[in-house]
Amino acid sequence: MDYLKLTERLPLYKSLANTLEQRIYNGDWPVGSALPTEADLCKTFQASRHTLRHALQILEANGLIFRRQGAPTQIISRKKLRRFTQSFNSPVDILSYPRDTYRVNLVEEYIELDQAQSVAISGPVGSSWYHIGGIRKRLETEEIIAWSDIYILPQFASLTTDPEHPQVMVFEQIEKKYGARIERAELDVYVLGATPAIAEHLKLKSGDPCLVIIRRYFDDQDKLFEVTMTYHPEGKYVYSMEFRASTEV
Amino acid sequence: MDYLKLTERLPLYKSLANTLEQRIYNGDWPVGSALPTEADLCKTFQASRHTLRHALQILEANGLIFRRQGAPTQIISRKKLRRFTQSFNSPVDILSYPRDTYRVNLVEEYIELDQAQSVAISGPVGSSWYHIGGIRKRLETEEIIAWSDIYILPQFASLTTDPEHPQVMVFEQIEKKYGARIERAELDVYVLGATPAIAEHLKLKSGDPCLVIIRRYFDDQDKLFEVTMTYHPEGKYVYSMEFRASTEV
DNA sequence: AAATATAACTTGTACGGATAACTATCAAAG
DNA sequence: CTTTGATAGTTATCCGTACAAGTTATATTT
Repeated sequence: MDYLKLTERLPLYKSLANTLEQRIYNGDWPVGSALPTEADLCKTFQASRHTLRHALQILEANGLIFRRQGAPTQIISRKKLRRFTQSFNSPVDILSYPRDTYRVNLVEEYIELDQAQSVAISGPVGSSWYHIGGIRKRLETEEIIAWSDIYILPQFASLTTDPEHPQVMVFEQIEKKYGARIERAELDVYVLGATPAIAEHLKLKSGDPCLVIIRRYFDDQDKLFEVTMTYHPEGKYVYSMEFRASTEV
Repeated sequence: MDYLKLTERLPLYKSLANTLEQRIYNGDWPVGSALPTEADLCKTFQASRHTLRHALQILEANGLIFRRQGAPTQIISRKKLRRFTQSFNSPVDILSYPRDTYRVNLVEEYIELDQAQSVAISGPVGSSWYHIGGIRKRLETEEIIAWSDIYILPQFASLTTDPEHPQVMVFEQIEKKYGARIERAELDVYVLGATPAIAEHLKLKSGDPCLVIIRRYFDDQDKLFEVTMTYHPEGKYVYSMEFRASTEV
């Protein structure tokens, strides 16, 4: 026996989530106030606790409510927050470079930040870092793409001895060897004239415009553990990204 | 009486998720193959189906498995994919500008893409767009920050008559008035010399380097509906972003 | 051989109940 | 006044069952 699929009706938990979302949006439960207890909501909407919690989980994922064991559920937003995500393995990365490039280290040294470096790196003046300076080339054509300065905490300095070091991103090595995971990353992009030293390596004239990208990596204690600055000659490089609106959970 | 919290032990569903994750990582179930059925896993791990499914949900959110009603669950990745997210309302936006700026439209016209525009916008040659050209100023200082070209589908042209138009991002207006939501966005950043026309508006010399940002907005049918190109004079603008590793569900 | 119906199997939805863990509140003790 | 302890209320975890809905392989029919 075939049943007609009348409305392609939503599952109860989704329908419930929509209803609750709408009620929150309407302001039936204002932001900052508490949602009724799960038991009350079950009675109100004639749903099992299990189904109700499934709906609440959706609201939580959408950033509408905040749940804490033992405490009433709080309304924290009237509107779904929209997240744009970039997955880590996508062809164009936030954090890394195209895979068909490699790095040649030309400078390795311990430094203490002076005033100017402090601003760029956003670490305190006088703090100690291990500095790796070098150029990045394209694998096949040997074309020079960029000059890069990498600053890492001194305790990570030993990783440059790793034979596969030039092929792998430094933050990946730090994550692998020391277990520090990136929790947050900052990215600044701007145009700057090349310094004489950098101009020489990039075969430019001093002052020629460069696309400068600064990346700052923070661990789960929000401690800055790596900063990279890269200088791309005009026209040699396009920094591309793609974002997707994240689908609901 | 206080009990010592010996192991701060994980809930079963989390512990189960970790175990399964590890097994997948080890290759016990290779990528492309099917996970055992839920019933089997329940027996193997002595857990209720409910708990097991909670664990599977975590694996799914982490991009390790793919589930389809009726069909066996597939292993699609050996490693957790890490997502970096930027929430839509964060102070530094992927998609929009600082709020303390406004736009002054200087050009409004219907155009058909020529070869060069086609490449930049990545729309087909000859396709019709509505073009809004203008400068962006800082609210307080009246400082000119950028030249911007906005290309939108012709059917959206009427929104420029909206009185609050200059203060609001165009894509927000499109979303609000026409219901088209951004599902995907592309971002390209590079350095380019200013064209004579743009140089004049930005009070530069022709050829002076600019930070150029192209944004392409796609709707849920992956149809391109807005493209913006902005030219920032050297040193006037830093494009900043912040990403966070998304917490597991 | 190809198309169709059937059946077996698997995941999705929904219900119910029980206990654990956590929070907030209030009363009693210091 | 501050601290401690007990208690009630709330959410989190975990178990069980049943049926619906989708997929796949098999059997049947054309």
